[in-house]
Amino acid sequence: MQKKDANRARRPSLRDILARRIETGDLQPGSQLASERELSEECGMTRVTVREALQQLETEGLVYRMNRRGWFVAARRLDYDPVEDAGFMRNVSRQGRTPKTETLLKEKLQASPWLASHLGVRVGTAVFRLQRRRCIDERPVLIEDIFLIAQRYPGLLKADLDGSLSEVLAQRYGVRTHRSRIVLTSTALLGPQADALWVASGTPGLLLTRTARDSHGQVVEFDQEYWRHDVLNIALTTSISGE
Amino acid sequence: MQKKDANRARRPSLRDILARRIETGDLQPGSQLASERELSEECGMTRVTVREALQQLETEGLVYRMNRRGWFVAARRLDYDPVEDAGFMRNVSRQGRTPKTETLLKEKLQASPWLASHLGVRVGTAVFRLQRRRCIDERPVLIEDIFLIAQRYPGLLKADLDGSLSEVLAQRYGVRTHRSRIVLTSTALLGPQADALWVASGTPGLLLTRTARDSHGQVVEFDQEYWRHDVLNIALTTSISGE
DNA sequence: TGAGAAAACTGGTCTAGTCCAGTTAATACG
DNA sequence: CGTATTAACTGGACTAGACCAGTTTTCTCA
Repeated sequence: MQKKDANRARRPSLRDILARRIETGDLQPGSQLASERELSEECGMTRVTVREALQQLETEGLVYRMNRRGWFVAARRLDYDPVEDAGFMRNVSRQGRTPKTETLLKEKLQASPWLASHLGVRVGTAVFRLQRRRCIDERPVLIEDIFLIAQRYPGLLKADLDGSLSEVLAQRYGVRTHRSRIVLTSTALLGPQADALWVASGTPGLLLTRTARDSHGQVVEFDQEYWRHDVLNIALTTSISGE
Repeated sequence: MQKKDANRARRPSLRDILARRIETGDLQPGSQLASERELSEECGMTRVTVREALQQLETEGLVYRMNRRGWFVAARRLDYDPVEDAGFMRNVSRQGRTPKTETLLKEKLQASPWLASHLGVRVGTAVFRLQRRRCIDERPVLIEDIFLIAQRYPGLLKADLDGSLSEVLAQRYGVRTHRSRIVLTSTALLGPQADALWVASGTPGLLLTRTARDSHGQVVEFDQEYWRHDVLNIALTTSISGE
């Protein structure tokens, strides 16, 4: 460990070393980094110091962790336009990536006060809940938690729910989204959502909440999407007409 | 430190204790938490453990740090609609908060290849750069880095630039935004932006990049907004017409 | 009473471990 | 050869410091 010299030259931090290796392509997207213990030895630093560097790179979105499995170089971010909302499978595919969907849960429950207020129904109303995990290139990146008013969609839980839900709603029930309210929050992934994404509780995430309404103003669905934060850019085109 | 009992009951984590106190209003938004050393003593934990709990709360957006000044309870998140784009001052005020703007920098420079490509001009073209810090309730929350083609706005740097830039552009130069491309990225605040926000490099942030064009498709301005990530929800209303 | 210096305070960064808990790979056995 | 068990590996979480660097408060002195 060299002392600071008169020119304030410093040994590059581990953050900088790894960032450089990612930038130059020495470390490829999706590849696993050496383990914390290996980096610790190679760099002559303690594991705590290595972890701090990795966690900073995680916050920056350059690397991601998988709980007890290792650290990985993040891939190029996907563009996601919540206004256009092309659907996960299509959006991922057309950006040259491989999407996959698994339905984790489908159940019928009774609306809590919180859920009732989001769906515009009475507390206790029957509600379907779907939970899906979305993967890009085999990496779990998104948990969707979808709530639908059961009365509107009889037999829904028997349908194939791995594909496009909006298509099922349109074709089986003639229900189409006309207007949506979307709220995006930068937060941490916790509890069941973190577990379902194979990450430690507290990993950085993005929560996207959507309330979709039909042309009569009735709620079509209420969704919460829990994204790993390094995976995407939210990309919008806005147009101001006459205002 | 009690052992786990047969029912897996656990002493609540510091994260949970602090989150509960925030939730119940025991810790008020904007108030400073006890120092790391105090919490360490009170809870009988090391500072490393306290820091981890605080950093998780930071990722969740419940608390925020100021470099070498302490940890604070985050206020309720602001709703920010990048489509509507009401302007910082107005948007903050109408949500019952106190905005402030400081111009940090105004200069004329020559477009680098990167900047040239974002402004749709040749490398080396004269460009104005403005940098402003925005505060909510005296807390620095946003650094705006704004680039404008100098030739379009003669004398701009002499104008009052603490107020609404779009108004200055409209009234002095007859330039109005017609369409914008917006890209939002969850990342870390680094270097000069972190410093200008009084936070340590690596603090969680949101980068919002905007390319605004007039009705002829010419670039009106190119901005980068560096936000503290706990401050806002991005809130949008979308409308699907006929598609 | 105001300015400058010193002290106390705050977070930032690092060392050196230990133990826990889930995952993956290797080994043993039927 | 497949299944179950064991070992190795991985990150997660914690202890106990030390030292650095910027901020704020207190003290001193003119």
